[in-house]
Amino acid sequence: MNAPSKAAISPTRAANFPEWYQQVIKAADLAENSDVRGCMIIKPWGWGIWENVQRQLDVMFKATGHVNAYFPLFIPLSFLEKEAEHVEGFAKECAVVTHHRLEARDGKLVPAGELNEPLIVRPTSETIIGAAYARWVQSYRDLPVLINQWANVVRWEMRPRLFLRTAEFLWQEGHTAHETKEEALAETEKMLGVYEKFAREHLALPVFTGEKSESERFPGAVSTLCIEAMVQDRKAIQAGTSHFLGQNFSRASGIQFTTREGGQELAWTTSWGVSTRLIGTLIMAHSDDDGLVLPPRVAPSQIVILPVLSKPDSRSAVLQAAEELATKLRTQTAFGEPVRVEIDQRDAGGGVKNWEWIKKGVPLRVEIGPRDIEKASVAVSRRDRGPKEKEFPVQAEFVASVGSILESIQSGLLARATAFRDEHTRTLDSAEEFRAFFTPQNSEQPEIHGGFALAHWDGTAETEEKIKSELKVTIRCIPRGTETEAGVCPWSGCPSKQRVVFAKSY
RNA sequence: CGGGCUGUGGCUCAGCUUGGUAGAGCGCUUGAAUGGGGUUCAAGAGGUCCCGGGUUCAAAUCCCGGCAGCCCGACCA
Repeated sequence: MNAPSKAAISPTRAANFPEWYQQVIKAADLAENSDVRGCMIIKPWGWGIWENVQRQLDVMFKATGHVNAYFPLFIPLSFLEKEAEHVEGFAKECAVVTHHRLEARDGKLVPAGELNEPLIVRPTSETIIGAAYARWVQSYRDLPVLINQWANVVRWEMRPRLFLRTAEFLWQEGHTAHETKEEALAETEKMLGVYEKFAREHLALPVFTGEKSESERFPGAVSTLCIEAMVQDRKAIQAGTSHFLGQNFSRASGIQFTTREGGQELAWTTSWGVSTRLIGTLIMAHSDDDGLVLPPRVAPSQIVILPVLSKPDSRSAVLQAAEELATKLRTQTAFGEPVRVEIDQRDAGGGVKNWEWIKKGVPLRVEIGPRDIEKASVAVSRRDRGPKEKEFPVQAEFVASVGSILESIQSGLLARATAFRDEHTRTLDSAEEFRAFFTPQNSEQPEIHGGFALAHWDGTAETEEKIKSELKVTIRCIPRGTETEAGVCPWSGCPSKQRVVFAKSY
């Protein structure tokens, strides 16, 4: 059957974006829902992406002077109470451990051995890390403390979605303590820069950076910086945050040090994190109606070799040629790392296997069969082009150029995502334009609409709330620095210091 | 925590209105064919019809009570 127009994923993005997202994950075999509501099983292909994210980010953290450590999963309930705003932000979604033993009763296991003080499963670790820092930091000579941890956290979400919002998720959380406010602020900026660079260069995601408004700020932070990406339904997604915590958590945890002058002062702290949500962002930003599209830099395998095993008599020669090709490709580098190659030797139909790899988003598919061996060529398909498009380079030339091909796919994805974002980012000056931009044409079955709006805002929570309740549009970030342009808030008529980024969000 | 819907082989679901031998597609196993592509044919395995109670000669089907899940709201650094 040739049905070139048939998409591998049903429904398509245009037909039903949320359902398309779920089907892409399923078709690419990234993850699935588990027996525990809200908790996901990350399958090998999905985990492979996370391993690359982890490894590559970890290098960047080390390069900026950070070291890794590990803090406990459980936090005494009383710790959470120490920072008032923090309590308000997290109490509603905490999992609580109240017992430490099970006893058999009437054939069922029931909790026994109640704890003196309940423990919460960490929703974030500021409080327990703060308590440790309070012991570790005595003098200005002990500062700065620059520690990161890779961990899981639990936030009991009411409406989970694979990778985007799950009850348990994986992340990294950096926690630093500094002698001065300026130094802590600089740290917050520096790590935001790391996230921006990682998103752009590794995930091929162009992001807006800026500061959160008060209503979107991390509970307990003085200020929250963020990176915001646009995905293909034109919604915004917060992909990473970096918080300046001032002395709030130092005060709560008692992180106090002797200054150079001999006085006592509270340390200035920061925290910053990205999570498995990055994978959800990646999926929604780059994938198409044939399934996942992976930036080569984070693809678990960058190349899959598909031996054409159609004729029994050529089978062993083809397999051997595939092995030799893989070995040659592995001597090549892309992005400064050895190229990652796997061979799919499964005894299944060639077409079936080919489509599986399209759906898994592997950047390059290389077929090698009897005819290729004769001609010393290979058949190469790129995931950023049509599923039927093939090129037939001479094998040696392909091997020599594979690094630059992968790099061009990577930069192509970034260019495409950037063009998409720019196309759907508007500068708006009136409430009418704003409403039109964010209101779907068909209210019965809302189509993909809107995007990012750069508009003036009077800086008040009231205006922000008004827009949110009317249009479900929120301020994603307040860009800093560069060409700020004063104007008038279209909602209140009050003066505005600068334009901010509005969007519907995940 | 409110409103709606659904629980039937591994998966997606039909059957329920009007009670009478447990079904389909996909997947799986085996065999054959096919072979630069999203396969075809044949045979086979696999089910406490969510749980408990009731009505009945007889319940997947009707009634009552649980439990679980999904969707829409509310909530969501």
